[in-house]
Amino acid sequence: MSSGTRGYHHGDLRRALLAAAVEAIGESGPGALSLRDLARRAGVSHAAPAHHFGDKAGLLTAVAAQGFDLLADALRAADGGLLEVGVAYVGFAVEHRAHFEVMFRSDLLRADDPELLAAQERSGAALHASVAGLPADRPTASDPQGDALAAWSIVHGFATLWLAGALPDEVGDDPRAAARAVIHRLFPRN
Amino acid sequence: MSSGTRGYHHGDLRRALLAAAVEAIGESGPGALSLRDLARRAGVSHAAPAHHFGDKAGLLTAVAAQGFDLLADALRAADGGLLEVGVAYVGFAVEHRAHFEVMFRSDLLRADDPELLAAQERSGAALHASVAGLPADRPTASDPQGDALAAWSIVHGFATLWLAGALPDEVGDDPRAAARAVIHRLFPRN
DNA sequence: GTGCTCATCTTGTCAATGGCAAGTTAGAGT
DNA sequence: ACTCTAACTTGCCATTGACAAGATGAGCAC
Repeated sequence: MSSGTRGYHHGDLRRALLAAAVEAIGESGPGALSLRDLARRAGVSHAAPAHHFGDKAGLLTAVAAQGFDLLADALRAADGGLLEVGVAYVGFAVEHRAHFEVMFRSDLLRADDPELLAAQERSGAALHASVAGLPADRPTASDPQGDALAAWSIVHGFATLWLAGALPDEVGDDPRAAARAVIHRLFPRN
Repeated sequence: MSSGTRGYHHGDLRRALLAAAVEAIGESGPGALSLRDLARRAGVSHAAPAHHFGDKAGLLTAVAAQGFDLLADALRAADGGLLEVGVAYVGFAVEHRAHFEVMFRSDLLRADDPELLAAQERSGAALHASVAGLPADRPTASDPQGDALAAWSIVHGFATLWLAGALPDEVGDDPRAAARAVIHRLFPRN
């Protein structure tokens, strides 16, 4: 079976279920996700997902790990300094909403999953690398970890509030532009 | 029935269910909340909660509204400038984790609920009042809305990451102190 | 090519849940 | 006393997550 879907063995069910999960989460959020609905979307029996992911937490953990990998890629691709990395963080959250909404829901995840931990470290490394690229004469140069924490907090908070629909209309409809203005307040000289 | 709990009419069931809901959310998160479990905790039948709150979204909306009221109180009580208001925001999130975890989960709430909207506005007003108290000679004085957005983003992000357990150990175990350091980076002169 | 083995997927089942419909109780007003 | 109505109960159904046991077929040794 090259890439078809017929037969007793699906051949690529794990990937198909992951894609279906991302789609379903995008429609109704992670809480409303149903393993049986995923099975229906993929055209398999209701117990097939459990074989590949164990249980619901296992599936969401796989989605989160994929999300952290995608985030690490997005942050690295935006290597134009901390400001642009921060903008990319917000852009990722908006464009990959389904992934992002799962990635920080520790109550739904298996926090000790090796793949998840590895992907989280890749993302963290991308963030810290951009902090290391800040000019050496900035006021807070003696505490790069503090810079990283502040930068992460402000972009994560902005992204979360944007996705929650909590921000007023005056912020506009361009999340990247609005995020750039906010981050610029934290690092005025970059 | 002055304040007892016996009898066919509970007398204070709505309040009891809200308290039970906050307790249950604190134990297992909002997603795992079960109306039937709440009914058991309160010693009533499984359909009693639906009478007072309609459905699960109605109950969580009531919890969120109560949370925004508590948050507005906490922000007003900390009237020592924007820095302390921000610290109070983080303190509220940590100390009232159950409420906070529901307040921004728009997928679980009835966003058009009048009580919820009123409570949200009370919180927003408290935040904006503290921005208005910033010194008039600061660099960004011409854009107080931008200041408010940046401040909200950074404290909300820090609180969310703290609750998610996403922050590294080096941040320490005192959320208020760590939050103060982070906020100070955004408003260095306050 | 025959038979073994095991990952993959299915069928069947159970307890728990959310939500709805219909019935019961008690308190408040007249 | 009578009625009205909010407060709560009982009963029910479809859906879900999880588990157990069975069926299938692809790869591999020989």
